Amino acid sequence: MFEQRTLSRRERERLIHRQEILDAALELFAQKGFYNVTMKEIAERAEFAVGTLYKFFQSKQHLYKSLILERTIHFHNTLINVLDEEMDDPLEQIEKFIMTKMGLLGKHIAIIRLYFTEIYRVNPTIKADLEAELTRMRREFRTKLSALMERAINAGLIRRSDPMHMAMALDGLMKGFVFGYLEESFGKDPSEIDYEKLEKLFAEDYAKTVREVFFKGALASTAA
Amino acid sequence: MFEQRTLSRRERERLIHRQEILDAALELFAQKGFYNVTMKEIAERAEFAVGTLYKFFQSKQHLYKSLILERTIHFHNTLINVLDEEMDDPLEQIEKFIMTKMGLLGKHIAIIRLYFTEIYRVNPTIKADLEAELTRMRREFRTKLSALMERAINAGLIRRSDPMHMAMALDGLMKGFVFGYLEESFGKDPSEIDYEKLEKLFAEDYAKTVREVFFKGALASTAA
Amino acid sequence: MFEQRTLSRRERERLIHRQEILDAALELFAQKGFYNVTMKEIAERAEFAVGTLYKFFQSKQHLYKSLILERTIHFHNTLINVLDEEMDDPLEQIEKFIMTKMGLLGKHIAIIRLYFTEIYRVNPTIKADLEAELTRMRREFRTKLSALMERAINAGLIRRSDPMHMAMALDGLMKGFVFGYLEESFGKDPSEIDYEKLEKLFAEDYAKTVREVFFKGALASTAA
Amino acid sequence: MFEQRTLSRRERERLIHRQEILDAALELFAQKGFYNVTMKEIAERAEFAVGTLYKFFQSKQHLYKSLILERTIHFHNTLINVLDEEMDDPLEQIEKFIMTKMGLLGKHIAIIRLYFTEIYRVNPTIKADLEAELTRMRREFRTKLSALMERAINAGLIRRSDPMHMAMALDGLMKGFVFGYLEESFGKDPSEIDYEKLEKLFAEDYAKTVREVFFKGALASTAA
DNA sequence: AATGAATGAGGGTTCATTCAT
DNA sequence: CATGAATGAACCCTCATTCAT
Repeated sequence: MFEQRTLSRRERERLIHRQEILDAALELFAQKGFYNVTMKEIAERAEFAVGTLYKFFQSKQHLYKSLILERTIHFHNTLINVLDEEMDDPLEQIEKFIMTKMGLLGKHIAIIRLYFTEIYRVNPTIKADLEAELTRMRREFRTKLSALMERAINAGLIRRSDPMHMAMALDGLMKGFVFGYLEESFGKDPSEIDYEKLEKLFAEDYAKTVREVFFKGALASTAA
Repeated sequence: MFEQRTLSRRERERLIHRQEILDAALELFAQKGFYNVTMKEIAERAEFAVGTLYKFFQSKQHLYKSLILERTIHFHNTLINVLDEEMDDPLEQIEKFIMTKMGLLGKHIAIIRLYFTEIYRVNPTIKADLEAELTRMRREFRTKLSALMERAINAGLIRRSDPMHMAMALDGLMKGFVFGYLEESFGKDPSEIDYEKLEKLFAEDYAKTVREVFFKGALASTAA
Repeated sequence: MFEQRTLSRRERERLIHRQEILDAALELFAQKGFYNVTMKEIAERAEFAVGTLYKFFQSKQHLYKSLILERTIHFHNTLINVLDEEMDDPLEQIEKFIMTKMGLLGKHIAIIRLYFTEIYRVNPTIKADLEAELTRMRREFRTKLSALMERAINAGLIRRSDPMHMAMALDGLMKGFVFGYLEESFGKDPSEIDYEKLEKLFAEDYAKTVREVFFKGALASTAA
Repeated sequence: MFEQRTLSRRERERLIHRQEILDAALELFAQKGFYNVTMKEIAERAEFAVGTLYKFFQSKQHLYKSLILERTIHFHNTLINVLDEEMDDPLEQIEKFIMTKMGLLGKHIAIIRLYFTEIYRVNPTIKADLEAELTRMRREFRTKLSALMERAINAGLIRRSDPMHMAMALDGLMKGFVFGYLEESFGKDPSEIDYEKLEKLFAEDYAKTVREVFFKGALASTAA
């Protein structure tokens, strides 16, 4: 009966190995980009032979797809959980959303950079698959963030405005910090990046600015 | 200015051919990414032979570097011109800056996407070269936008705050719309994109939201 | 003969398993050729794991060698038995030989095709082994068929001629039908071949033509 | 006007190079089989770089297809020319056909062996293409040889019989000698084969036996 | 004996770059 | 300058074989 829940040793090991490969791939892809990483390199970092990679993933592109998808889903679910919470105060929920997302962004810069380095001319089936899934997630996200804005507007907490535009503005503001950071980091040696500091930067400094600008705007008069 | 006259026909033609190659390369790179475009393809679209490309650019990477750099410089100069103008009203200048940048973003999505699809493991010399130049421009830009913010703060037009943070917030807000758009466009066939509509979208709708949110913020109370 | 009794259950099972592997291999090799069949495929069809195949055969090439050899020996022995029979009428014996061989050919097209799709660059030892054995059999076969022809010639039943040439002609005539058939079947999906019909075709129609042409020739005058 | 007939130097060189590649490939394939020859080997023997091979042929399989097809067409056309001649004496024409085919067989053993070493699991489009062409040729050949037999039968020169069976018997008899030879040659080192002697063997000895057996049959009585 | 995950050498193919014309 | 055929290093992927369980 409960064997269904309990994976066999074999199966458990397989999953661990799969994760090890994905972890190695993420590090390398994020550092050097999809086309500058060889399967051999991934294998070496994951401490397997090339052939083993192909036991887990049909091709380099499938590996990439799995990587993007699995990490994105985690990211997505965390945010959707916040948006799905039933909180009485929409502003508080928006704040929580900001804090959560900024925390994630600072922690997962690697996968975000990867996410924006699409592989065109990818096997069409893979691309379609990946896109379908991502589109579904983006739509859900947009809808729910927009709904939260609408709740805030209807509660008179946020200015009358198109809730979707507000959602885009808030999300764009946060994304903007990520790309500002990525731009800055182009020149840096990836091994020199202080990930702890980075996380803190996003979770504290950047998050604070996002909240202030988003809520209060920049004008002095509005602060009055 | 007047150097144009001193160019011989030969030299003028050379420059035109160079531009044709860069234009062809930009279209292809933006559509398919650096690694999915071959020198042969670029040559064909530019209506030259492969060998000819190498008369103008040492390597594919040098071509890419020139492309990024020249387009970025144009982009950069346009914005710097706005920031360098001596206007009496800082808010008006910020507004002009927003309108100008949003106009540029909508018009040059291709090169922006390319700019963020870096080529790592690029020949180190090239990378260093490119980075040095880009860093110089970014620094200049940040400094000048920050200075504008400071002028606005000192004039009591914008809330007391770190001018650099304000600069990052404004710029991030605009960048955020670009990446929101890019994310949306992943699934689309590049040939189906309506560039006129896109330009208008950025110059009008998105620009409006940027201005509203940046200046007034989202809170209902602040609008009072 | 009686060794069969002395085999332990273990040993008997081993032999059965070995046969199952060889059967699976023959089907696959005949269908797709040596280089298009993987050990994994053979293992799956034989319902064993890959590792098990290596308990029975040192390598893929050894497996192939065993397959060719064992099947060829069966084929060979059947024909030799006919040639070794002590029959009074050489013509009758030739007829029996034709019928037997045509029956075998129609029944074992698969192994024949395989036999002609040699693996060159095979491990030299294997090749030498296989060749030595095959050469021995071919020599025995040729000698005995030739002897039969000689008996027929000496009995005045067959035209004075080189017995070896007559042997080659008869055997060639039969082989010719096989390759005529193989040529025809290239375009066909192997799963669509009607093996029963094929067997009948060889045993009846083709065999009849072989007998007529071999014995009587084509000329009208000779039939008179 | 006549430029159409006159190939440019470039084009002429291209054709020569193409032929050199096909020649190198034939030698190697015939010696070692499709799967035991690497593109690198072919390139080396043809004195080109691997990349160059791909300028002429899309893939190894396309190269193989071109090889088979072009050589087969030559072979085919030579025979069809004989069958299409308008000769008064059908028997004379059959004799000429035998001599021509035996001459070709002895001269082109390599391509024949290759022709029977099909590549299954070949790209389906290639296979279909190749098969369609081969089937068309086989059909034409069979029809024309059969028609010749019919003419001979109607002229009372050959026994009343199914012309198609007679055609198959004659062709099979000749093919049989080829496979008899191939079987014999398995064990030999390909470099040791005396091609001149081989050609003579087919054109003289074997051809003589074919004619005798096919026309007169083996029976002593028929020779009377 | 049986299993099947792991190995890694080897082959097909691509494409940036060169160079003779 | 312009051309494009030729080059060959490098990469993705396959699959025969091994070995710990």
